[in-house]
Amino acid sequence: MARFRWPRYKTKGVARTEGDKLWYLSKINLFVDLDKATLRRLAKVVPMVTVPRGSTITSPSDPSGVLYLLKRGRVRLFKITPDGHEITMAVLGDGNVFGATGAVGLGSPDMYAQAVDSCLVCAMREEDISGLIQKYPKVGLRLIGVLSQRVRELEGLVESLSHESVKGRIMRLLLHLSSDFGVADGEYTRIDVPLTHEDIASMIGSTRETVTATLSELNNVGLVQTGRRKIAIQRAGCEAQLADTQ
DNA sequence: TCATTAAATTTCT
DNA sequence: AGAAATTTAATGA
Repeated sequence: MARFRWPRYKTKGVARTEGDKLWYLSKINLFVDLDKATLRRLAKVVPMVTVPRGSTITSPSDPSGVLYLLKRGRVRLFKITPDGHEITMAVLGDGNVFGATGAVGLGSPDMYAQAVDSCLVCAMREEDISGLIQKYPKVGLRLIGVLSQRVRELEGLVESLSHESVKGRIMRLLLHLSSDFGVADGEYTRIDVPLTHEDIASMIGSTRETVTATLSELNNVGLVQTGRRKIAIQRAGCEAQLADTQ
């Protein structure tokens, strides 16, 4: 898939006007406490681009120290193991942040970030963020909020991976994804992220075939509905199932 | 229970 | 048609 280069896009994909950019910046959760004038100043120095679906936003070869702010879209964070296997660490949605492995930010330098769909992304240098935090402590608190959430998710994942069956891990993953990206649809919640069985396997430490088999098993008992790159989950049912098979 | 291997089949572009 | 995604089946740890 085409490699996306930051921040070389000049003409294509940039926010159309400064006004647009201002509006988008104000919608970034991190910045909701900032006043208009500060936002305007930020808009001048913060590049913002639309990233085409499937392209890589950062890879380990990129210089670290850049914090990316995801305004709109889905981003998948993953690592590649020595034997060439991808491990998906997280799928992020609107308002989340990634990159930067120093004082702020979460994750390690050997991480890849790939746009799952067309994304709108801002990039800020780490030193700019820390400057901003010193001046506006509320920005720091927002950032802590975002990062804390991520830590909680990862803790849950570790726990799940270490003692649950594949079926349990899949249900837990789907519950988690549906609370982030779910769209209510009758008694089911559609997960609004195009995921292959391979993707799911890489998130729960299993294999494509096992995921296929488990999903169709869950499909048969009505706990999920599956289609090509489409999954809907019956949340209540899965929660109940996870609760009593402990 | 689940990874692995192999192969067939379906669905997308 | 060709590629990608999904499914099925057999085997062994």
